[in-house]
Amino acid sequence: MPTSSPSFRPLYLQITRLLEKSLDAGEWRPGEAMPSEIELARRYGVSQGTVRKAVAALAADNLVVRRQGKGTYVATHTEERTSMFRFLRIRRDDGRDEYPASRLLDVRRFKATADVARLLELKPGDPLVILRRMLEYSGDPVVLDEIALPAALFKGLTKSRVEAYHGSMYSFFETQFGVRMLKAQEKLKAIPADAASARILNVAPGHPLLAVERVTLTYGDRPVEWRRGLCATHHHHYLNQLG
Amino acid sequence: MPTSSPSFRPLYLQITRLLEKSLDAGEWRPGEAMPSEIELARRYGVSQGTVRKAVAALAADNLVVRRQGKGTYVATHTEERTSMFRFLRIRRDDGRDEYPASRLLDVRRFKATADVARLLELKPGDPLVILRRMLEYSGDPVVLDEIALPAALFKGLTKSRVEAYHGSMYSFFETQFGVRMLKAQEKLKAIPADAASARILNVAPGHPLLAVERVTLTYGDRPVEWRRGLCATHHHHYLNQLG
DNA sequence: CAGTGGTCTAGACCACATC
DNA sequence: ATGTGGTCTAGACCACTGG
Repeated sequence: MPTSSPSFRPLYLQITRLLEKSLDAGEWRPGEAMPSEIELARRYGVSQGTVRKAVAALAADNLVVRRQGKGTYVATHTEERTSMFRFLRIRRDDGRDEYPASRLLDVRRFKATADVARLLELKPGDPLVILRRMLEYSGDPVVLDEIALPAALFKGLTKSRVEAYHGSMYSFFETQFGVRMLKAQEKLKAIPADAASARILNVAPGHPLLAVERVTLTYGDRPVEWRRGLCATHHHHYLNQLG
Repeated sequence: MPTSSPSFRPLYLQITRLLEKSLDAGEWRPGEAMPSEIELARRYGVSQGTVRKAVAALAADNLVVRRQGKGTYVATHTEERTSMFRFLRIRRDDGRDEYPASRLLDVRRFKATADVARLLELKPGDPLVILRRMLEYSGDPVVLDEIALPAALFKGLTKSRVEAYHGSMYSFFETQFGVRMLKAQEKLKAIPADAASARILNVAPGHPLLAVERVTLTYGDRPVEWRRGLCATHHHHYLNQLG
């Protein structure tokens, strides 16, 4: 029975929140099946229909994937063939789907500047791990990424460990450090290439680049990654769907 | 009762499709209320719960807005205070919400080139109406838009008629021509400013601009607008939410 | 007050996957 | 055959809006 006001919150959303807490706590790991609807209904003492609405809300947020006949699975970055491009918006102009190769340039440690600290909800000076990497399409350099992570969440992240891993960056974070990237906010600008970036991206200094700044969130909207990509948009573009 | 296979389609989705057809045909106009769930249930001979799922699907696609206690309303671009920024992604860097002023430069007629014709599913040479306009934030020119429309759908569109209208462009299209913009696909690049655009946007020639190319769709995913915006991103950016 | 959409339940049945 | 999620129904009740 739902809590009768004030500030009414339906029962199914209360259960959504409980399930989200369990996901955050790691009660079921990414890729694993959650308990069936009937079992969850017993656990929370509600009808199967109410559990269904609760789980549907999780599925709508991509926290969970439902498979008819099989069960409900915790979403993962590891095997997502369908939504492989959910966090990768750069496409070829000719429309062909190409998944870029990632080449790691370096991994270093820094102290957070004031602005990055604010975006990651850290204190200025808190330790960061900074990765720099290239994304190459058909062997050509297209994106230069700088990725800042709170060192506290990514203990033991080294260059060789990244290079030993085969799969996407977010799959790496998820399996190796238990940090799940759920959503992100991006801000785009057009800026002139500085000398160093120009050299790496093989363009003239001052040439227009697409700058993509991203803050990535995990459960509870906690920010866990700051990223800036510089993209040479000669033969590629940033694709966005407005619903 | 749902059609029993093959290629199974649930009853509520069949009804969603019927409602969508009615919306397309203009059975209820934007801003108007649709019939109540109970009435729709009678009309289609299904339960209220099934109608509810059908309408929920429309609401998820932003075709319709549900208001508890009042009814279900056909979505409109005219009064959307909440989702005013659904099709306008340019924001101020300082985070303040500002709705830009629109200044119309000219309205002209052209014949469609091969590429625009393909994007708008027209034949090359079909007549187009082309609007050019500026978006100004706090009096400063920020975006230079070029908007191409199939002349067949926008008969009688003139400069003075646009200028006489108060409201957004899509509100204008909706109320004056019955063309409803529902979703869009955008491609972004960073390009150097050409001489003419540079002058209008008050930047140096060659300065990086954010180029935003948009194809906008109406019911049935029919393309009805092609648009290219050039954005000076000194104090503004393109904001995107990755779900 | 009556009418709307929103929640919750219980039960029947369907589609799909696996054994 | 069994278990999963997905659909559909019918009915009761709740929250909100407006006259």
